[in-house]
Amino acid sequence: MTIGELAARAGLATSAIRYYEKAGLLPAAARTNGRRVYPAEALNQLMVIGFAKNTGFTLAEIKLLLRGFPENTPASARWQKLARGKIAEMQAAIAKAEAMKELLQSIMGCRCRKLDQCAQGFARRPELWRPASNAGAHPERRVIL
Amino acid sequence: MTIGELAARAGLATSAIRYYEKAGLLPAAARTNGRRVYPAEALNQLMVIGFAKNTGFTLAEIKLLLRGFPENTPASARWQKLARGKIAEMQAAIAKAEAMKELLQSIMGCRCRKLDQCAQGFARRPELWRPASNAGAHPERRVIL
DNA sequence: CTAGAAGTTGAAGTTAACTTTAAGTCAAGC
DNA sequence: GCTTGACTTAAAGTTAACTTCAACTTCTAG
Repeated sequence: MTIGELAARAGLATSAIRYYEKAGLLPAAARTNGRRVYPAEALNQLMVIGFAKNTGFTLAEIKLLLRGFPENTPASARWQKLARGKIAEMQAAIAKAEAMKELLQSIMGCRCRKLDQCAQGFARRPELWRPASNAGAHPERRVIL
Repeated sequence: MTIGELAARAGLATSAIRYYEKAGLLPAAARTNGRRVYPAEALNQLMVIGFAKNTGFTLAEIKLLLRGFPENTPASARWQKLARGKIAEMQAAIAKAEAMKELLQSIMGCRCRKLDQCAQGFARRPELWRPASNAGAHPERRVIL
């Protein structure tokens, strides 16, 4: 299979596959005259990667799933070790999103004429406007949706 | 108020305040000998920005909230216009996170020995592993948590 | 045989929201 | 008078997950 065929079957761009290889998620493909040639097995690996991505794993975490255990570690054990924390992350994300939604619904009932007046209302509740504990650096990396 | 005092009161870094000014979220502060001097009003603006950030607005959206309406548009109307869509985004994020959590729980029950076997199971369900519609470019921007 | 499609590599670009750094100005305390 | 701390600007760095570009090489179809 060429990289183009593999990409089409996986629903990815060829550049993504090359990127995964360089990132160590995929084993370096065999080359024929310099071009990558893939065995059918490669699609399986991309399906696992795709599933993990869809369930919120970062590429770094997926690399752990794939190569962060002793060679003979069963797949079930790998998933259990990693999915556990990810489920907790999801619950936290759900709770946070619900809290944000409630705040949004409450601000929808605002009757202020100037935003300055809203601020007056916020003044006594720093938790409403202070950076939510995490803020500080580059954009928060937890991505959903 | 100096930029340092304002930053302390708002719980921000001074660099963030300068960044907001350059981004047009804050009006350019008056200068005395080149240094920024802020009126008390400035803290109110930072509280509004902080609240909006905490409810999931990007800086671009906050700029809309602040300067994307005719000068005399009441705050209440601004919030209603913008919070409506954001609430929908939150609901979508919640639904997505819940779906991901369920997938994670199901994979926790996996009994496969090799990840390759998991892939076999995925094979007939492309929706499990195909990039979730959105995938393609740079990291998805919707940030929660 | 030759054009055009597809592949190769390495480097640079993309986004968001800031931070960090460099190089210099200004102010306050001792 | 001098050190120290706060401030200024512009430019570059950060992160993730790729994409895009440049400059070539190699298949494939006609």
